[in-house]
Amino acid sequence: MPATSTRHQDSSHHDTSNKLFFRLFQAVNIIHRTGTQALKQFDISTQQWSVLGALSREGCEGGMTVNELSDYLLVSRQNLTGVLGRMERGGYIARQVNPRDQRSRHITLTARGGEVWQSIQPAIADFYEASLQGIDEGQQLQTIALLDDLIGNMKRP
Amino acid sequence: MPATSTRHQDSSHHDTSNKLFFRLFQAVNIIHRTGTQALKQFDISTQQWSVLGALSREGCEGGMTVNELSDYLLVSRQNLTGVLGRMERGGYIARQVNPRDQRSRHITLTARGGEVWQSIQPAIADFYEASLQGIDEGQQLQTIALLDDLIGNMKRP
DNA sequence: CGATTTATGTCAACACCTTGCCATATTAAT
DNA sequence: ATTAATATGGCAAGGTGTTGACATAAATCG
Repeated sequence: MPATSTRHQDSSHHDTSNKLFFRLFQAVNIIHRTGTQALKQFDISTQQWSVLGALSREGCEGGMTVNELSDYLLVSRQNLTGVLGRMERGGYIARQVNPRDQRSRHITLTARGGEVWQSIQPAIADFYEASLQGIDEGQQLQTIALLDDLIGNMKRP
Repeated sequence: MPATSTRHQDSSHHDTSNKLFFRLFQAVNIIHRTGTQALKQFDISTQQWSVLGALSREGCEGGMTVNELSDYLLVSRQNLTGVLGRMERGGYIARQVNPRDQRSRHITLTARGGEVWQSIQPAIADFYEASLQGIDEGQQLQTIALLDDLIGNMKRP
């Protein structure tokens, strides 16, 4: 029976965790930059791409509320107010008041929004291929599993 | 010999890549929020934490230039102008003009900055432990390897 | 039914991040 | 040595993210 405490990780494990979070930090900075460049010709940002993707999913034809988008994308409602405003101005989405509940708004993809989503797919595929070359699907699945666990841990109170 | 093209990934692999980037997107949003809360009592942000960490490394006692920080953190010089200005106002770092090159500034940790870095360590350890519970070190190392490759792919022109 | 509580979305203020542009300083070229 | 090219850091504008405060609408409670 080891005498080491189970309360705290040992220091080498702490270094690993530290490196993991730092790599996540670096990766997101460079993904944001590179992804925005890849989408620049379509006049949308990576965040707007994520909203288009959310609204283009099966079963979302009827639209989503701001709260649902907030839960799905893990950003605040207040942040979505700005993003959705810009996307509305760009003609990608529409905001419709729910007749059953005057508070909530249904966010739906416009025809133009759907067309843009389709037209960016080749650029997205090229982006994935370029950034993930040399990384096999198994590694990607393991990282997805880790991120799922990480997100689950952070979501609980 | 398979007849499939090697130019493009198959569609199931595309789904995996898509999920990977979306999980990264979600994870960073929630890490930013949760991490900022964990550091709120010390009046620093996750970004300022990353700058403190960079300047606290072995061999950085003499300080780093803005360009070196930019290369290390993978954010733009212009972004650092703002972050470093706030950290200077807070007394965490100092900007000193390099006498050998009047253009460049040496960014160094102040005594207060070093103390803050030490004092946040327990909160950081708790944060790591809470967010990574149930995730073993091997998984973390695999994710670090993937992120290293991803960053390498994106850094090349 | 009226009063309180909860839910939804927005506005405001601030930090962070990018790109484009610029002033200054150093280096390279002629 | 003067001119041109390059390097360094900062300023400005705009999108993205957070929290706090708020108006309105719906649900709950007395």
